Order: sequence, then C-alpha cells, then structure tokens
Amino acid sequence: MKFEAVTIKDIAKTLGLSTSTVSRALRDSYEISPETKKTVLEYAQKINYHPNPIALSLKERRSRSIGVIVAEIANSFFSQAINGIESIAYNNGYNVIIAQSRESVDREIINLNYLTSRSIDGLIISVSTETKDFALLKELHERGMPIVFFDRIVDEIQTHKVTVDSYKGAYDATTHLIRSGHTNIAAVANSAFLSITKERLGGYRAAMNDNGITVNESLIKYCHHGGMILAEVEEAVSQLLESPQKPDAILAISDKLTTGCLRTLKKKGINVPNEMGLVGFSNTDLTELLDPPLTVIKQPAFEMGEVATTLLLQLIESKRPVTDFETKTLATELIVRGSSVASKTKSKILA
Amino acid sequence: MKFEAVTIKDIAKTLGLSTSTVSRALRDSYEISPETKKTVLEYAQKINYHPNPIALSLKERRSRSIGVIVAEIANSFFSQAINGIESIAYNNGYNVIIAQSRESVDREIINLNYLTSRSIDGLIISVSTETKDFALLKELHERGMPIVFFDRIVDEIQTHKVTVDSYKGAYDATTHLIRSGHTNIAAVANSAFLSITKERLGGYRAAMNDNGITVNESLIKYCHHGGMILAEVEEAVSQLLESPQKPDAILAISDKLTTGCLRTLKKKGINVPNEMGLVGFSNTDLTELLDPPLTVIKQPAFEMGEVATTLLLQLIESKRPVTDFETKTLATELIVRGSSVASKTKSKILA
DNA sequence: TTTATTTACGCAATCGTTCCCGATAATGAT
DNA sequence: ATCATTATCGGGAACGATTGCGTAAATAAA
Repeated sequence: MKFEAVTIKDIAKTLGLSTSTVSRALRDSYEISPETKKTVLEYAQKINYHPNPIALSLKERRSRSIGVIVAEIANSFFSQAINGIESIAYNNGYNVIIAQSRESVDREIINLNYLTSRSIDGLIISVSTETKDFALLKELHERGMPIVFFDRIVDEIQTHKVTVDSYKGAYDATTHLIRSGHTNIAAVANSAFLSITKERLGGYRAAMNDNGITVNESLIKYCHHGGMILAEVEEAVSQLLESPQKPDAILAISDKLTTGCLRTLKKKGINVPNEMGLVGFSNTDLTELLDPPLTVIKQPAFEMGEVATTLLLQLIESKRPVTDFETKTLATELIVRGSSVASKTKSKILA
Repeated sequence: MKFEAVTIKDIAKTLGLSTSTVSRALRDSYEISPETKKTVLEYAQKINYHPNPIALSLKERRSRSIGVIVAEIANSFFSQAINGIESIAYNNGYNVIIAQSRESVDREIINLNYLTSRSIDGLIISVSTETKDFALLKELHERGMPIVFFDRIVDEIQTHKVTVDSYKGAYDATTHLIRSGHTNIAAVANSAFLSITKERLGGYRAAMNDNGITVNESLIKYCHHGGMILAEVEEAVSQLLESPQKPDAILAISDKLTTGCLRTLKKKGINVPNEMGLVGFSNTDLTELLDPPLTVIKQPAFEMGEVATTLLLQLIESKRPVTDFETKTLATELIVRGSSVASKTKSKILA
C-alpha cells in the first residue's frame, strides 16, 4: 500500500501547461503572468500539492536533515538537548535523525556510517565515553561534513563546539562539599580520555587544592561505560567503601553516574548524606523527589542543543568554507539539596 | 561547505564503462562478466562508494524512513518505546524521524503535516491527550498512509494497534490499594476521550465495584494537558485534598501524572503513604530511589515499540492492501514499593 | 559456411523538480 | 511598415540510480 502524492506534472496536465511554467508559477517567478499564477496556485491548493522533498534533495544535493548522535535518549540531559536541537532544526525546515551510541564505540561507528550513508547535511555529536580514536570523525570532517560537538568535545578537530563550564561546575560542587564538612571526597568519572572528564576532574582537583586538601588519586574512579552498566558503578563505589581512606563524600560526574551512585549506596544501606555525601551532574527533573533529594550540578541542556544547531546550520548554509570556529561555553547551575549536607552540620551550613 | 559524494558516474568514467554496467555490476547482475564485476567492485570499494539514498528514494518512490509522534521524548515510557522502534527500524534499513506533540493538538497537526510533507513511508503515533478530532489522521489513513497506533489508540481508525492491558493494569493496582487498607481511592487521569483513560478508569471502577466500594465520581480528576503543566496536577490534587470525601489514596494514570502527584503531595507536606497512598503508571527507572519508593504499573515500552514497528513494516512492505488488522495487547507489571502501603498496615500486608 | 544463440555491454527513459535556452506573440519605437 | 523589445511560455537537460530494450561480438548448432 502506498501513499500517492500529487506532482507538478499532474497540475501541468490538467491545466494544459508545461511543468516548467507550473514550477515557476509556484515559485512566483516574474516570467509568469498573474492569471496563470493564480490558476496554478489555486489548483495546487485545491489538490493539496506539496513539492516532493526527495526530488528537491536530489536536485539541490542536500537532504535538509541533520544527524544527531548521543549516548541515549532515555537520559534527561540528552533528551532535553534534543528538544533544543529539534526546535531550531524544525523552524529552519530541517529534520533530525537521532542515533544512540549507548556509550559504545562500535555502535557509534555504525551510526556514523549509517547517518552519512543516509546523506545528512551535518552532524551534532556528543561522543561516547568509550571513544578514544577519532579517526573516522576526523576523516568525515576533512571530507567536508559540517560537524558540531556538544557536551563531550573532541579537541583535535577544529569546528564549532558547545559545552558547559565543567571546570567551574565541578569546582563549585566540590567546594560546596568541603564547606559542608566533607574532607575526604571521592570522584566517580567517565573514562579518562573524555573531554568533560578531564575538565571536571580538573575543577575537582583545583577545589581540593584551593582548600588545602591533597587529592588522593585512588579515590578517583573511572567508569569506562559511563554508567551504562550498573555493575561498573557498583564496583567503583564498592572499592571506595573498602578503601583504607574511605571517603565521606562522592562527586559524580555525569547523569548516569549520579543516579548509579545513589542506587548503589542505597542498595548497600549507606545513609546519604550522613555516612556519605553525594553531589553529581544531573538533569533529571526528579532529583528533588529522590531520597535524599539530590544536590546536583545542572546543565542548560536545551540551550546547548539550540546553540549547537544554530552553529551547525551556519556551517551548512555558509557559501564559503568556514575557518573561524567558536567554542561556546555555557554556565552550569549548582542546586543544593539534602544529599550533600549531613544532618549534624546542616544548621551550621544553612546559617 | 558541502560533502561531495562519489557517484556511479565517477566509477563509470574512470573505468570506461557505462553507468548501467556499473550499476549492474554493483548489484551482481548475471549479465556482467566476472572480470568487469571484479574491477567495478574493487574500485567502488577503494573510493568508498555508497549509493545515494535520495536518488534511490526518488526512483523507488519510498523514503525508507518512518515518522514517530509521541508526547515527549523526555519521558521514560516514550524514550524506551523509541528505543524499541529504532532497533527494529534500523535493522531493516529504515530511519526514524521523531516528532513531539507535547500533548498539544496543534503541535500534533503541525508534526503530522511536516512528516507527511517529508514523505515518510509510514507513521507510528501515540496521540496527544488533547486530541479528540481524528479527521486529519483519518484522511491520511484513507489516502493510503500506513499507520500503527501505540499506547494511545484511536478506535475509529482500522489499522494495527499496540497497547497494554490497561484495564487489568489499573484493576490490579486498584485492588492492591484496597488490599493495602485504602477504601477511598481517587483517580487522576488524562483527558476523558483518550483510549487509555477509558480503559484504565474502567479497570479502576471494576476493581472498586468488585470490592464493594462505590465509585465517587468527584474523586476522578481529568488533566487535559496530561500533566505537561504541573499547575494542572496541583489543581487536581488540591481539589481532592479539599474534597468532603478526601481520599486516602490516589491512582495516577500516566507517567507524568504519577510524578506530578508525588511532587504536589510532597510540596503540600502530605505524607505518602501514611496520609495518602499513591500508585501510578510509570516507566521511570528512578522510581525505586524516590521518597517514598513508588509502587508503579510498568509498561513493556521497549517491546511495544518493537511490535509497533514490526507491524508498520509489514504494512509498508505489503504488496496488496492489508485488510486484516491486529491489536496487540501486552501485559503490564505491578511493582509494589513503599508509596502504596501505610506503615501501620505494612506488617499485615506483607505477611 | 550459414544461422541461431549466448554473452556482455550501452542507450535511453524514469522518478519530481529546477533552470538554462529558445521560441512565439504582442507591444513599442522609428 | 519594419525592426527591436518585452512578456509569457515550452523544450529539454540535469540531479543519481535502475532497468527494459537493443545490439555487437563471440560462440554453438546446423
């Protein structure tokens, strides 16, 4: 069963005109008489004519669709970012093809090949936490594919990038934990080669140092799958709990890791925040309903999506090759709730 | 800046062949000599040739893409369903274009027009909670667009449908609330004309009746925007709390409403479950981490997406018009946690 | 040797649209 | 009345790929 659409030929035939004339009439060309235009327009309206986007794509050699690759859409940060992406894309007549890497390099490569073979005009990507080899992306970029990175950025590729001030976000969160009476603070991060991992751990380290606390490297745990596998987070938390320098607080560095840590701590019967403080990057709108309500560093995900798309469309629609790239850095927001402040110190802190 | 792809012409030119020969060689036609095939295949491989999907779409009059309309992707139920949809679609060489209605009819219509003008081969849709006029969908369907409904179904349109046993889900949940000692149970629902609203309220009513409890219609609240606007849920809960027959439990009928009710109750300082029991349909994986852990009716969202897509591809790829439609009904799962059982009755229930 | 049959390829139409050229007729200028 | 100009429209190629049909050369059958 198929959906038969009306074409410019149908209009031409019934109106006794050529397809060229109809095409021109529809595009309001000056070479067509007002009467003809009127006839064509009215008839087109009547039979509900819409230009075939596929034929246009073939002619114009552009698909008017952009590809988006994120870890997973069932993740508040990414779904909010996608909302931002779609809002800008749709308003500009582009559609969005979303693919999920699920934090796997293999799937990322499959998606990359799939999207490019589907002839997208551009790509917005937050690389998977497993990715350390950017050869394919680099090749695509060199062959002229417009790319904008967001969230997880690739330094080696020169193009527009959208990120948050991860350093400051982590710095502020760590500082908050210290001021809340924690001194032995652990960090649970994504894989070490991810841009945001470096920056966030940088902020964490700086905050520790600025407060005269020596960073204990054994309290920094890396989750190679970004928390997609819960066992990985459980393992990291277990190691922390069994450590001779058992921490009194954890800084979790991404959405999935934050809830993963909370889940694990609750499972193990550890009281948060009294036995273990917890602060994490998260965009879930349920954080305040959690037990305990989570102190989070929230990212302007929707806005990041908007900015990334605006930049991508600039790249796509630019006549000449763009050489002047920008890296937009947006601000994070620290939202203090119960998970970071032990009850005994609460009054003191809130005072 | 654009991404120049290599075409069949490039191969033909450098190899001194015609495009037809190259095309046939690539498709392993019997009329091409083994040597020519080898030459062509090797060269195509070398210069990384990929057939232009847009040209193919134009030729075959199919885009190999399907449209999906849901309320919002930042909703666990829908994002899980989309994962199911994508898994099947991608494996069959289709890509997925996702659009969000945000529970608004207007946006739904815009998306519908957008997707059809982008020449999708088929549509998977869960209608918005506001939608009561199905004229556009009906027209599309009559014009031959393959459509599969999931979750929120349209009875008046004859096609494949995928849903859960909402009646039983609500029946079981209500029964559970009654067995947990609640007698005055309210329901917070989507708009009344939605299929799932009818079924779920049907299950709720039946469970009440079967337990000898008369349903108090004033304790059934409808949220026209499906909880997209929190104020709407707050209003509903407020009315319930101020009601002369103030309920001792609430059954929330969809994801957004469930968390909306919890949010409102906590905001008002109502203890859940001791002052007010709460059970709701929800697919969030954070429900067990909430305060209190939520008792939920969980839907097999991923599987629903898979089934819906399988059915849609059948419709799309069927040679002759399909007249034999199925409605697949999957089972829900009741997961009992703390929000439904008051502490005083807990020991009795769990015994 | 002549005719019939394969083998292996090219030509051209097609999908829906745009756009460069022409071409015709009507108008204006001389 | 003749030529130049404008207004209005049609023909046909192009975008990239597929495919029915035609055809040359090579082989097999007579």
